[in-house]
Amino acid sequence: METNFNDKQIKILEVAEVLFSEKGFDGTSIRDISKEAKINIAMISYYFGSKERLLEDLIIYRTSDLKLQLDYLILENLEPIEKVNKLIELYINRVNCNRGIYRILHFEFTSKKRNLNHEAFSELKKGNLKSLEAIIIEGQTKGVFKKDIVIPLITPTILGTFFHFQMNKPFFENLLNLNTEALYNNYIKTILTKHIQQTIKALLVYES
Amino acid sequence: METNFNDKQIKILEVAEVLFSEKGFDGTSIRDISKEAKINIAMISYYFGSKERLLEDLIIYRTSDLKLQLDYLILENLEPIEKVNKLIELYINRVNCNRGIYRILHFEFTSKKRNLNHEAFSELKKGNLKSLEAIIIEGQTKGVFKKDIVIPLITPTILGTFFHFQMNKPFFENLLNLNTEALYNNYIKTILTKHIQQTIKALLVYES
DNA sequence: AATTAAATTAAACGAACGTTTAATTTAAAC
DNA sequence: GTTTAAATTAAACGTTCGTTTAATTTAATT
Repeated sequence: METNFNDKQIKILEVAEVLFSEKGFDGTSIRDISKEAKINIAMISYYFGSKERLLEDLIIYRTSDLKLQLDYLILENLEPIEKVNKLIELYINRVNCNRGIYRILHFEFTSKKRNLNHEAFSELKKGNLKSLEAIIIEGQTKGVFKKDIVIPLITPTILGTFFHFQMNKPFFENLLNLNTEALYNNYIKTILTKHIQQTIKALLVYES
Repeated sequence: METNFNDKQIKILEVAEVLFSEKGFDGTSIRDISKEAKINIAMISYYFGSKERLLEDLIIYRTSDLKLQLDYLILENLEPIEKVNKLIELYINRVNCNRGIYRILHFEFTSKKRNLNHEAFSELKKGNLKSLEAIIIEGQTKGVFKKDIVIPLITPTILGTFFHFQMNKPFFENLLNLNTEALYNNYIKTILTKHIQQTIKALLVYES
């Protein structure tokens, strides 16, 4: 799979990322993209073949650099709980910095209309889960984490909390008086991240 | 706001619910809807005026019966933690039984293309948050819940976990061998719900 | 039975869609 | 400088979109 795009192609990809994420795949026309990118409509078919393949290329373009920083984390000399905290921070930061593409993945991968290559993305998720599992089991072996934990449900709690917050952005902006983008981002970086860390820690160590 | 629809209108609404939720608003044509509902295309404009208003009516139709069972819960004579557990069960059940409409809300309310009436839905969410707050504060007053909890972030954790699981249905079906719809639903009802209850309880009572 | 209103239909509307064509410009190779 | 390939363009393609029209059928009212 080729990932070397020229300037024009990158421009198209970046505009598509913004528009797809804002208005959805079906809600964005290639005329919208070409106008915003100041590139002739025909260039999109010329470079990518079709709108659907543009989306596929976009996903590859944005997830190929997302190579696992997780594996480094596992090998670090840290307490299990510290590793989990770092993992959460890493997750939130990754997803928050690449909102556009994650929003698209979130929406378009779920649509029954799209028949994208689910396999590749599924493998990515499985790999991430394996890394998380390694950290949890290490903590259990060391006796700091309790035993009866459903590991595959931890990621939904971490990412789900973030996504749900993100999806209801206008609501929370209003509720929490996060009037500026900076305030909003800061809230994610500090309070939301801490909330998730606190939640997961409690789940992992609290004996009922 | 009128909520009395005749049989034909209800048929249209129910078909629209399924299709919007499966293929998105922009991904569904009114021809799709009319064909599936076996009703002439013109009837949709005739009854609802436009496709956009059909969506608005659909949301009203499905959320008007969603009147707060929460308020009953608050008044019940239960321990705070039991109330929280029941609230989670109620939330998951509600959202799980009305997947279609919640999926639509989730997707279309977030789209910058839609300019739906956010205000009404925002008020609904604020009301729900107030109910949750009442329960948490009661628990804190009774000394069973700890003090430093960011209450507005509890709902994202509850619903976010569920939604993220739901959004990645094919992945988890495969991972957890939930081959049939019954097995999948049962997993939500038992293990996923318990995971969320366990998580929130730990968050509320665990002192670090 | 005649009148009136509501429900339903097939057909057509103009606009927007993704894509292709064929001509032209730009750049590279020789 | 000529040739050749790549990049770029405006225009047109055929389809599908949401919506409207105008005619017809059904049902209710008098």
